[in-house]
Amino acid sequence: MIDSPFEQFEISKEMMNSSHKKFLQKGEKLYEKGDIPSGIFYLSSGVIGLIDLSVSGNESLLRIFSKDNFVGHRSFLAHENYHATASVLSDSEVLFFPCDSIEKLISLYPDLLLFLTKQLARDLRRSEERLNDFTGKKVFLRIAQTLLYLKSKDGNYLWTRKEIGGFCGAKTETVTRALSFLESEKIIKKEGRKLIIPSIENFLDYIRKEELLS
Amino acid sequence: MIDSPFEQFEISKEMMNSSHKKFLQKGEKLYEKGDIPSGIFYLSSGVIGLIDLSVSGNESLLRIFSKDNFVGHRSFLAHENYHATASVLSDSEVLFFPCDSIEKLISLYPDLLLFLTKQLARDLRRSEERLNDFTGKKVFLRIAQTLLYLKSKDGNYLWTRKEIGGFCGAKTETVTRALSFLESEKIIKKEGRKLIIPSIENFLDYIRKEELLS
DNA sequence: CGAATACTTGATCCGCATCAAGTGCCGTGG
DNA sequence: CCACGGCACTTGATGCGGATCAAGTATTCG
Repeated sequence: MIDSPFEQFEISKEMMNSSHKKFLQKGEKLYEKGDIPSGIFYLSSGVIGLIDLSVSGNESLLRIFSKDNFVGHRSFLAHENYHATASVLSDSEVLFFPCDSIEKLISLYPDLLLFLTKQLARDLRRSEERLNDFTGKKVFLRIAQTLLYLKSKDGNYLWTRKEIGGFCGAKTETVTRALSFLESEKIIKKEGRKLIIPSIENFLDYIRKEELLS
Repeated sequence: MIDSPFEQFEISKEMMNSSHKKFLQKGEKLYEKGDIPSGIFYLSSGVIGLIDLSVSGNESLLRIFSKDNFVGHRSFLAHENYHATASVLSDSEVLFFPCDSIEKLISLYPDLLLFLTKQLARDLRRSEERLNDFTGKKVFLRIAQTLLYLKSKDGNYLWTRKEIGGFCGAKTETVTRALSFLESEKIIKKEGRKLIIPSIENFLDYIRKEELLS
């Protein structure tokens, strides 16, 4: 038991009824750091980034949400205010579940809480793996891995150098250099602003090889 | 609702009955990276560190567990193998709850799952805040903050330079330098191997001041 | 078309790691 | 009891990875 059958949680018709739909445009904020949660969101389409600024004005991309991800559940379940800002990266369609309906849904569908808990548990692992990478891996490797990860979250979205860097702790110039290098090694291709990975296998082989000699 | 009344989960007599006690000595491992969870642990006394090594042999201290913390719940709830090693930092007394009893307990006491979820949610915030600090804050500031945090987890344990550094991405030499500097500024005192913060207020003021001019 | 934003490339700088050579400090066994 | 081996810590000298600065070009959008 304690095994939610879903990797992606199915939003049933009944659940839909206790939510309402919102459309958000690139650049808008779903919520801002410090705000008090009034419910949780479910992203039907689009890309949303969880962003925080450091004292020195550095912009970190903490987490990425794409199609069929819940958003804002961490703060809700922690009973905390938002610790970062959810910024819309590409036009999005979002379902909003106010606190009382999400509470009702959780008691109605026990698997929902298990699902959200599992998400948190996995996000915690990913975050801690990144923490480990920040001190143990060079930027170039982190950038390559990040590119792969972001592509897996949304393969069509045009990830910018700034976003890639924000996710793995690199400046845009550094990302540019890394990507140009990867292109010169024939590991990726650039078509206009689109980044293409011709062969994931080659890409992974390259990363593994680089990891050994670091 | 969805507000667990406990900050620390009370292990009742009945719960105790479905666990068994283990004693572990400094240096032993509660579990190792890659192992399959067979239950979760509850730390009655002692200090345990969640540790991971990078490819380059770098040792990161991902999370710290002290008295009355659950340990190993993340992997259990994520249905994943352990992503890092739980290493005993000081002699510990641990309660072990095998999978089947923890599952029984969760269905018996619904607040238990809510409590664990809340822990995960808060640990995720802390991890993401650290991620942000790694790129946005200088080592000296990270070291000072880490000292404060580790002291809050266990004020008596003699935290080593290596542990402080492992938590915030610094080498032991750098930690030594930072601590010596803080001592010269009268923000901390050293008595043998023990680090003393004479006034938390002064310490916080100092950190805030430093943050502004970074 | 012009303005704003994304990207590129080279030159320089500096924070922290790395290397090196110590000094305590503690536990263990003869 | 002291000798010793080992680990934690200290301090200085040096090096390098990636940030920063600067000066562009390309691309998108109103």
